Amino acid sequence: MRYSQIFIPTLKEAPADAEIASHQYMVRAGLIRQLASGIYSTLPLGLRVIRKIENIIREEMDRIGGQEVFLPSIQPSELWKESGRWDFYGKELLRIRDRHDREFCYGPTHEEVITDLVRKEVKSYKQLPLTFYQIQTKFRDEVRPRFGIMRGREFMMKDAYSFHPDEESVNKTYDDMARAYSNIFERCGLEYKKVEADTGAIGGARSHEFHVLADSGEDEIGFCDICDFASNLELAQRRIPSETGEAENQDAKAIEEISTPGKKTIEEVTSFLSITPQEIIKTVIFESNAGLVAGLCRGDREINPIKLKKLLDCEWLHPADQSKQDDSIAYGYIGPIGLKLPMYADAEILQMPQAVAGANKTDCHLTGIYPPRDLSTIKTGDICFAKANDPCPQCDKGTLQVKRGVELGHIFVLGNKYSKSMKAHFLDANGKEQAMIMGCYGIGVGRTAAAAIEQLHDEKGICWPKSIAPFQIEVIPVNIKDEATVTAAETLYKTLTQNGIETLLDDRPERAGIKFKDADLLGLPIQIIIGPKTLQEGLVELRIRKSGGTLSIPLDQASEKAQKILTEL
RNA sequence: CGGGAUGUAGCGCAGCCUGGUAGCGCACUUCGUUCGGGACGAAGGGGCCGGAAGUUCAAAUCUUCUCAUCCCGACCA
Repeated sequence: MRYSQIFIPTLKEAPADAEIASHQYMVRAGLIRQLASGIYSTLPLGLRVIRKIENIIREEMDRIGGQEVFLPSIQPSELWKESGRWDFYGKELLRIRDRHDREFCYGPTHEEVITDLVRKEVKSYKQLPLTFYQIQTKFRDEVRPRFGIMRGREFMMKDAYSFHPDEESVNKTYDDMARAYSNIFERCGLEYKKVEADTGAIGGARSHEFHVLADSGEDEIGFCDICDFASNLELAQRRIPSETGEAENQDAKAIEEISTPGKKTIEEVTSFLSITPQEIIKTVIFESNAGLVAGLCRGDREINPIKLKKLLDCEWLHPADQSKQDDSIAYGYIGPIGLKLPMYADAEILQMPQAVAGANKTDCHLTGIYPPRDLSTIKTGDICFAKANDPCPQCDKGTLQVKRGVELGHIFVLGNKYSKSMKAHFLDANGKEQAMIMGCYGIGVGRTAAAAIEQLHDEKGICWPKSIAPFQIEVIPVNIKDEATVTAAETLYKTLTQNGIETLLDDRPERAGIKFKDADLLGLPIQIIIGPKTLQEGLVELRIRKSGGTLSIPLDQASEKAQKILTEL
């Protein structure tokens, strides 16, 4: 492709509303342009990257027996009412009406549509299992779109759905899918992590996310520095302290009330009493469908509502709104002794040899609490977030590292949630009617491109991995007024193109500096620079974008050499 | 949905406090010189200052409302 024939509007300066590197470079390198909040146009160069990723995904999906389909993005409300999600999904679901005033939505996901398709066509176990996938635009009316294409409202997604007669079958496809995902991200040249994930409201049995580690990521990933344990921090298990026994304290003192006027926060109390947060029991009030409850943990910990909810086994739970609660709760001075609420404690507190806690009385705290003695009746469990340097919950030796990650893929075993509510039934070998078992699997395609930039860039621009680079090689004639330069560049361009190398020839009548800056910004893996000076000696310059390394090679070997280096990249 | 900020030429910004009819850099057009890391000179083109209402002789500037965009948080199959 000639630069003069492809629209690549590069920008010298980053737009003011782009915060993170990938967003800035996607705009600056002319890959995308914004239309509205969270809605972007993809330009020719950007589309080439998207297509590359799509094709890798297609190959890997096809390899595990996935069949590509293309489902409607506009979906009738009836299906969503049937699955129960018309009400449940909330404002994220963009609802629209047609001229007959019939309700539709713009699909944020396609469980309903695919389940409807399969239930109509599949009646027998002999037709199962089935795996369908599609690559298509989704719309989710996010409250707060951000980071450009990273978290858009309209976005390109590969979604796949599988249907099975039994657990064994779904688990096999799930494992295949997990391997396919690893292959995909590997082939995209990304450093990724497969992590345990929350099944969320979907409530399936198994779920993993695929994350690319990047500081701008929105999730926190905890992983062991020794074994292969990796988990989204929102659910990462901890090594439960109670397993290692309760704290012993022969000299346990009696509980004593002390005056702590105005000292409400952990910070204020620790500095006032000259103690550490590890010596404080923090008490947090939550509101749930079972009423108000209190969660207890060590002062340096944060309670994880998801874990607490599981321990309570309740429907919903969230931190109580302090402003609207009654005066019987002394906020800032809450503690487990004498609190008239159901209490749940993190098991770690039983390891505290002595503790300070609120006295449930304004301006007072209690000291000398010995949890194994004073709080033994409280139900305990793992209700806190794991954090960096916690012992690994899987192996004996490792400690937890925490890094931020961008979620590129998510796979679920769905079970029969949709097949049941939407009556996707089949007859098994015994002639018995059963609900199909389902799995669903997603990859954010545009987000993968953004994450690649996030992971592979420098101060000059993008450094594409060759597999998803819009072109592999950029040929740069330094001065197009020099006939020999142009001839050499044209010849090399033709040779490379004929050999199937996607090559961009910068044939613009621009000065060398501009071409170099743009080339670095676009980030094609290899640049071949042709100029009059070196050409006199029959040489051209080959530059590897990522390392910045250059080497002089004879013009007549340039094509061959470049192809060789490309395969080694 | 709560908090914060910003809307002035394609992009980045100044002007606003202290009202007097819009400016800088880059980009763009033409000509000349230059030509291996975002050249130089000269001459140009482009903006109802996000929108509406109000105050005023006069509004980019003051007031009110509204819309949009971004950031932080809550939320997130």
